[in-house]
Amino acid sequence: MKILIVDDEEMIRAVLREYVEFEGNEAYEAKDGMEAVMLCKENDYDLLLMDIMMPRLDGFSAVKEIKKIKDVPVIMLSARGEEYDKLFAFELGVDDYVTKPFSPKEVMARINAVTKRRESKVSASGNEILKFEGLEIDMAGRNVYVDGEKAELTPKEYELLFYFVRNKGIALTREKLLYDVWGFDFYGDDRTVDTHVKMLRGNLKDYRKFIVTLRGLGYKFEV
Amino acid sequence: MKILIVDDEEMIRAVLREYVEFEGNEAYEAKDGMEAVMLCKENDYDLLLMDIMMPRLDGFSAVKEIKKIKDVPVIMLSARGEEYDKLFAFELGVDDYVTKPFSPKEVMARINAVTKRRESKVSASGNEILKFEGLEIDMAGRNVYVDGEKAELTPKEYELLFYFVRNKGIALTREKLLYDVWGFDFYGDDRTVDTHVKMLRGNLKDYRKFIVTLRGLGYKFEV
DNA sequence: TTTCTTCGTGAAAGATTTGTGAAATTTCAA
DNA sequence: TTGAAATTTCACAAATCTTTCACGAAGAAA
Repeated sequence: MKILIVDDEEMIRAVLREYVEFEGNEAYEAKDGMEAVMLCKENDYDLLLMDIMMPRLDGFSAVKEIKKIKDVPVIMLSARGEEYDKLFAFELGVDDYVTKPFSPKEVMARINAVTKRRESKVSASGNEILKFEGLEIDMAGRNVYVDGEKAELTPKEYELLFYFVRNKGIALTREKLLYDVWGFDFYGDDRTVDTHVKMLRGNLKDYRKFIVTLRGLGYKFEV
Repeated sequence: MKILIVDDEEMIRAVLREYVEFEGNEAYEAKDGMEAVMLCKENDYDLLLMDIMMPRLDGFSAVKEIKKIKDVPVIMLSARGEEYDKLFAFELGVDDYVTKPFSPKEVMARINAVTKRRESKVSASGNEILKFEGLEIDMAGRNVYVDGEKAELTPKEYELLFYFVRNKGIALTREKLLYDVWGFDFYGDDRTVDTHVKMLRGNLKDYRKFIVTLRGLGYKFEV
């Protein structure tokens, strides 16, 4: 991940760079908004860490300029008490704020949150596409792609997968799956779930790994 | 919440103690950085209110020492006009600043903000994580981490651990454990519990200490 | 100290649970 | 009605977990 740090104080940049690089990202620096805009014209960054008060061109104006050319996630850095127009920022597409003085952990948490959120893609028809490595899921369009190739799932397999994804990271018992995916009026065997999981896994190829068996309990979807 | 107040002026400590206790927290005091470091080695606090200028060992150096051993939230207290290196503080992981003279409201607001921020840790998938030192438990996702590493538990071990945690601090007889974790229809040996506790302890590594044997009674989970 | 009880632990038998292929059944549209 | 596709059930092997048991250690009581 390429991250551009924009702040007029050299020490702040240095510290941020340290944390950014510690997490395995590439850090780039700009001294003010003007420099940031120019760098963004030339290069693609995955995230901007942008101070608000800076000489030459302030953070908001810089973001406004940059957003005209590219859509890039932004986290604003603001000094405590510094007044800013939240609504304006929202319209600009600012993803988050961090107030100085900030703790390293906090900044890194925000960065991770923003970049994760941005991993989402949009389909040709405008539906949101959830992406988990090479597994792309377009719930509204009822499409699933495995390494770019469309996976042909049966109705139950779609529903099961979508339910898993909606409940990502949560342990699901067979009973809960049957109740929520099959319906309250299903009176069949528990193990029906297993068979569908088996078939779904088969269709997900390498990404079968996301459906984790929880012995004695059921399954969960976990990235 | 246990809060350690570190300041060389007795009056300041007294005032802070009053605020802290008013909100239902436990207040502890240290006269200088040296004392704070020693106290932190012995005890666990949920928050430090740390003055910067103090005899023997200043606030920053104290925080630096303490952070080597434990990760604890810190709010620095600085006299107005007192110069300090914000960046150094940032790297130390200081959570916030309060400038003297402070208003009660302000201090309490900061304390609440910091503790709230620290309180609820969430997993990558957004589940709440309970943390007991280096033992992290994500019940919804059925994940347990020991010093950051995932512990692979068997079904009964998960259930037993989760039951212990839900009944933290409560003495549990083998009978109660069998009834609630194994089920009312279990008619086996009492000592089955012992074997599972043994295996669970083995998986919890250093944190086996949380599962305390109550001779003649049973077990309890205690931090 | 000696005796008695309780607890920790390793090992092994016994019991469950899951993955899977295949057969049986149901659904749905032509 | 027919037939293909989808769903469900079933059975078996493999993997994994649970329970019991026996012995020694640690504590409590005499």
